[in-house]
Amino acid sequence: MAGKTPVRAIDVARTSGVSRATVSRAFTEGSSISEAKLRRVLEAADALGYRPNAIARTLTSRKSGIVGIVIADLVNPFYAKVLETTCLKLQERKLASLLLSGADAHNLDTLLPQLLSYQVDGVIVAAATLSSRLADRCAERGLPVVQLNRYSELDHVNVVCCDNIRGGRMVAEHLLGIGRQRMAFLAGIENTSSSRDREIGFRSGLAQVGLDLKARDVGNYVYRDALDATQRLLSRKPRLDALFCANDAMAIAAVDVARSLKIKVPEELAIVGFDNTPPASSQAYSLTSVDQNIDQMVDQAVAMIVAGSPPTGQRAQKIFLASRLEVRNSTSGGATKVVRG
Amino acid sequence: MAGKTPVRAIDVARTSGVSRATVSRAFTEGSSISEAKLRRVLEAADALGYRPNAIARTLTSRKSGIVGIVIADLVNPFYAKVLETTCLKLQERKLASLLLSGADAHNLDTLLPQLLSYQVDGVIVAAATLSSRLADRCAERGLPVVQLNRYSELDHVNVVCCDNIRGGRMVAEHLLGIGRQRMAFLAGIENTSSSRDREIGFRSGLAQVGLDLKARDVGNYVYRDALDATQRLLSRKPRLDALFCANDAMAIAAVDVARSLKIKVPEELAIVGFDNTPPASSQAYSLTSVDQNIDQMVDQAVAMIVAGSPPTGQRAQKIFLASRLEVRNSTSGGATKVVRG
DNA sequence: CTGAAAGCGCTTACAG
DNA sequence: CTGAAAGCGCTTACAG
Repeated sequence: MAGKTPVRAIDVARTSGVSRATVSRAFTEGSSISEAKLRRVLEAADALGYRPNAIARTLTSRKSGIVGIVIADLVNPFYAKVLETTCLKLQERKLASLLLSGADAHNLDTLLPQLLSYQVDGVIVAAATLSSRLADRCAERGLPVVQLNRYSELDHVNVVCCDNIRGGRMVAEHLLGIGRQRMAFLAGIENTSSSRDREIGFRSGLAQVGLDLKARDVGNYVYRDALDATQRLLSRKPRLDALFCANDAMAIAAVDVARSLKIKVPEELAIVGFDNTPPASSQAYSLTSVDQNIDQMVDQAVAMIVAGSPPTGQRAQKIFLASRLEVRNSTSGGATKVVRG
Repeated sequence: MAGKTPVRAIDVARTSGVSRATVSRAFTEGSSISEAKLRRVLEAADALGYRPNAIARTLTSRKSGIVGIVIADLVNPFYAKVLETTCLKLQERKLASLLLSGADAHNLDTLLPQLLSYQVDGVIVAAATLSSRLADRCAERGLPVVQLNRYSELDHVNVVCCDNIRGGRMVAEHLLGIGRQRMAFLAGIENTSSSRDREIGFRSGLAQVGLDLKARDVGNYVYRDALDATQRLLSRKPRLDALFCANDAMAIAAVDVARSLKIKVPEELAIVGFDNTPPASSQAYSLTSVDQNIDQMVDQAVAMIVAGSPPTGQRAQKIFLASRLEVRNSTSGGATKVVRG
């Protein structure tokens, strides 16, 4: 219960015989303070176990050092990795991560204001899509916002995104290269820019050689829905010979369905996923998949947050990163090779 | 850049013709305020777009509404799920989650104080182990701490843990039940209570029928190390007929190695994992695994945080939860069945 | 470089 | 139920 009265700046000031202002300076990077006093203050602080109260500091300095992270689905290993990387890179810069999970368009309206009430210095939104009203609210406050892995038209929303169109086209070219002709696309959640652009790129790749998609279905980015969708796709006659799924979870479902139908992968059906998550590299699936380079994505996002909100009237940055096709057994019988795009 | 001056309580007070104190009361659950004023304040607040500044509130009320979550490894789907569940359950109670990722014993000493400087109301530590010095620091402040999925002897650290000994014993009984005799254990990280207790339970289950472990090795809870360890274990003569791995990632490695050695699973080698993560239920692995009931674990942990630190001199709670064996094809050729323990 | 003073935006006894 | 006042622990112009 208790809770001893914590040590405050004034205590350190008294012990080291300086003013509170000087104690504050000792804990502020790059503020003017003499070597001697700095040392004295730090010693006293250490002896007393003093750490500046970040909350009080926030109130006066108007910088919380907290970045809000909004993430839709942590069960997807891609987003788990994104979160871990983001959190780590923020920690490196001594920034803290306030997490909002399970965010969909619906509840974000009530959840985000709570996040903002903690005076976050910026918001990184992965997977969920910010409404324009919410984005405006952030812009009004001069709060930098970056949308990760979802494109947004909104003027003051920064975007870091994989070039999904190019990624889709790369997949088409790879499948054409191994002689496939009758191809289908398994969409993620309709109306997400990621699924849409992957499809656009895929189709355009096929169009280059005069081919069209033979079929398409929707798996909502999740295993269960993809199971049903693949079942439908694979029962078509004549048989498909390649299937591009908008993420790995769905591609894994596709492999499972193919196996249960005794369709040989890759001989009779080539399967490609997206995100190159750990399950894709597992021996039992060995899935060809498009890799997004999470590290680079997050680096950009963090840099945008640190850079702050763009000056009024100026448009936020939209960055598209190249992806890489990791070729595995689900499209090629043999050894692993990599195609850069 | 800009950032309009945000609306403060005083603005709402003026607009609605009341004092700042009354505005504050309007936003404080269960404080005495008349219906009429409540309505008037809320209307004005809505019109002006006012939200109380949680940082300022923290400074005066000494409750931040923030819970610190320390997690070692988000790439492990078990912990990703733990984090998501925790965050969601905290949100339900209007509590925020401040995340510390990639925490090991080493860097926790520097990272946790940063977390504490944000005046968190409690700390949930998953997977990493708190040093006794750190735990004391929290106790001094009257800060409730709960250690998830790792046992801790420390007096003022709450614990929510799966009954790993019982879990290990359950696995032994299951394997004995399907006629296995030559069994090995693949440990996680040595010196973690989880790996140690799973092994103790497993051994004690075998001991009940006079059997002993034929071999053991260490996989550090990760796929790569488990690959090598399993390779060693499976090259032994006479052959093992069952392998219990302290988590799923290692069990999956074991399946991969067995397959590459053309050892039939489960006919020649039964394999059991722990945590019942999504990959375990995938068709290609169909792994028998011990399920920990994350929901229940997190419920308990959150309840402990909300209850606050135990009165001085009193020992914190240590809760052990029952687990459940999910039987799949890696130990039984046929259909899925469940054993409660 | 250093200190005294004001102030960040709220809540909380204290009176009434 | 309501308001005036003090104060939470810090930082930041302002002088010196």
